[in-house]
Amino acid sequence: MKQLGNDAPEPVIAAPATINDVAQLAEVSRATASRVLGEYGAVKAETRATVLAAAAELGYVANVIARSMRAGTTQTLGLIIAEIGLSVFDTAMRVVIDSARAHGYQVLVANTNEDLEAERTSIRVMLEKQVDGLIVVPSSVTDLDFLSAAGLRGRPVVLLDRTLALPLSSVTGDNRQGAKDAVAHLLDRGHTKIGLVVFTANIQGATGERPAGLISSINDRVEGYYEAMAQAGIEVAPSWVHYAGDAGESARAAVEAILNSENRPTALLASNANMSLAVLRAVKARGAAIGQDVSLIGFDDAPWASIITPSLTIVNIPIEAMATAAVDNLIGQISADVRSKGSVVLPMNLVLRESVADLRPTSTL
Amino acid sequence: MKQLGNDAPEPVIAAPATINDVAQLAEVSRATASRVLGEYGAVKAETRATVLAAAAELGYVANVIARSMRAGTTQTLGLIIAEIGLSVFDTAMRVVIDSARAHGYQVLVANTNEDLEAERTSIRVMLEKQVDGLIVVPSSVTDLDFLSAAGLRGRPVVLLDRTLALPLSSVTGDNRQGAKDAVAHLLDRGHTKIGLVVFTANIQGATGERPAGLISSINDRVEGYYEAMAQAGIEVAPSWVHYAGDAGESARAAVEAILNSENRPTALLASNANMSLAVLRAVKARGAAIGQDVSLIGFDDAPWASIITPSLTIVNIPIEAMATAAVDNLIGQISADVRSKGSVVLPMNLVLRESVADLRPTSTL
DNA sequence: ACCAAAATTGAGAACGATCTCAGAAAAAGT
DNA sequence: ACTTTTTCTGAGATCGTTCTCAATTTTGGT
Repeated sequence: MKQLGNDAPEPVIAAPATINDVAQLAEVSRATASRVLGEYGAVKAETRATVLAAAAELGYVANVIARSMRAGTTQTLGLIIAEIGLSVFDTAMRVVIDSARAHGYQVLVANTNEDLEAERTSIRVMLEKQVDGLIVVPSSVTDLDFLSAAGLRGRPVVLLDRTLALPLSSVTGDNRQGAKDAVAHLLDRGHTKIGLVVFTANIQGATGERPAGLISSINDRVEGYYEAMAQAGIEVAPSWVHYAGDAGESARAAVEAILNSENRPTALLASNANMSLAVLRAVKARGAAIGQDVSLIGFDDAPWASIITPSLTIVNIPIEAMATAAVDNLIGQISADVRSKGSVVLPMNLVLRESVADLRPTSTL
Repeated sequence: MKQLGNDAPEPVIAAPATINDVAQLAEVSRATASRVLGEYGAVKAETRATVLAAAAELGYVANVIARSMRAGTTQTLGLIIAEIGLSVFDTAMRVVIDSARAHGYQVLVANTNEDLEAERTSIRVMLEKQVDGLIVVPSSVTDLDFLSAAGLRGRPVVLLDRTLALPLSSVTGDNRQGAKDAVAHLLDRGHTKIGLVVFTANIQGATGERPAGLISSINDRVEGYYEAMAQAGIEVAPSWVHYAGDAGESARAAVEAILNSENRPTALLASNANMSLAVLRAVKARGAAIGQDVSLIGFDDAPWASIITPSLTIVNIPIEAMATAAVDNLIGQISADVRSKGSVVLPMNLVLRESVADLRPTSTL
């Protein structure tokens, strides 16, 4: 298109133009070019035009890395997610990324798959990459060294969805209340034998007794369940509560175990979206029907929760608000330079749908 | 805990230690410290130990930004996703992030929400941030300037899921074949009146005639549908095909329009997971049943597709393999410095489940 | 004990921007 | 025309690394 005849084999990709190249072409000093390109200071209109033209001609793209080194800020946030693919975290990612962008930040994302070692190295790498702040969904409640003040080297952090025993900002949902509301609803509908299936990484499958080391969100849900049952004066049978270490076979086994127990619950509370899916799968596999043979309440309003039949009654996690708050808090810490460490706990609300059977004797209304 | 009595109000956070500080404390030159910390060159064991001790004492964390400036490489990949929250892309993100990490790269993620302007600026910012390469799910088929050779300034790029009319590497699924297989299956089951509901951003709702500017994946699916119908000798009624610009109201209206048309299709092909969800929602809303009143085949094996009742027959997008291939291709381009531009098209396979009714006359078997 | 070879170290220049400070040019005041 | 401002510009330091190159020390051979 440009030149016929001597068809050269694609022009060799020239080294990207630097501000020096622009300055040279515009016949001004580097400082002046920087003023124009960085839009600060005073530059004669004429000079500005020349520089801009030179930049355009060279296709100049600023090297933000170099700028960052001088400025000491990278306009980059680190986001450490425990499990990409889990509805609630996917939404969190979307909101964090979009919200950060609105504030002029980009987001470096890491996925730990609930693995502590992955989390450790991801945090280290992000610190090395000089992120201005970190949003972390911590995957473990132990080994907090790398999230301690020393480990963080003073960089602002906000924990999302899960808290730790550390003086760090955090934004979580009121998991305990959410679980209590769910149990209360089941009780209200006449259920008394209520099971609990918990999905939890890093923990060996345990039955009945509550294992130590649960991440805070799950731990609070479990506590809420027990608390609500206790308040209702119902003794929880050990066979009603099962823990699964993965969303596949282990989860299936846990659900099966509950459904096969002699004193079988009429309703189940699933600890997260993956566990809801596992229950759905197991129930479908044995040819039973949710809402009839067994009622179910899950956590997390995944996109499919409302369209399945029967639609799933869930405890909604206000993850969009949580993620937004996390970004706001983080950027507050960054810009105000104030350690505005605060813990925000947002309420969860029960969304009633069709997966809970009404066991009350027919009303005499 | 550390010191009772004079409880100082948290030690002031010292400026992070640089390699100079380490060198100074270890009483060696910056160069030697760098050799130890960077693990290259020859350093006396004794000196090494001293430096290491100094680094540990100061809690030294390398400034990778500075290293990047010198090295000209950031070990960072850019990932530009058209829509976080859509199952297929969430999986792509997970795989890209995990796979990049395995190769020693971090990933900067941007979400365009199918918006061209967002894509444009995201790419610019990532280029400025000196990513070593980009994986892009392009949101538009027009305005390719910023993905042209000039716009990219020679940085390697791999297009994922969708191609463009540009000489860039790409990894896609065989959408046309997938659509054809889906239609073929429906035909095989005795359906002849087959509808198509298309979810597509950036396009005004159009009926019947195929709008220009569809992204390649969707375009290929539409073409595959028409092609399969034509091969079967079936003329597609204009009222069978609808386009929706959003997953909410517009999608509902499109599905309604098809279901209310006089020559109502007995089966629907939904262009992506969001559209499947929209069909499910609309059908549920009108009290009809999938697999009975209307059959459905979707694209993308979202986590819920197999657990709903009836489970959804889908065209599986091999997104994990695609994302892996994209990362491999990109890193190949980066490290080999060879423009190994290649287009990979992976096959899609139909996963038969329960959402397609068998309309064939009872077999005489 | 002496010299060559090998091992170890440090000084200083990059990388690409920004920013301070002082000097030059232009504008304004007398 | 000659100061006095004001506006504009450039030289050079700086950010934290890495890396080249030369200088120095150590080792080894005789």
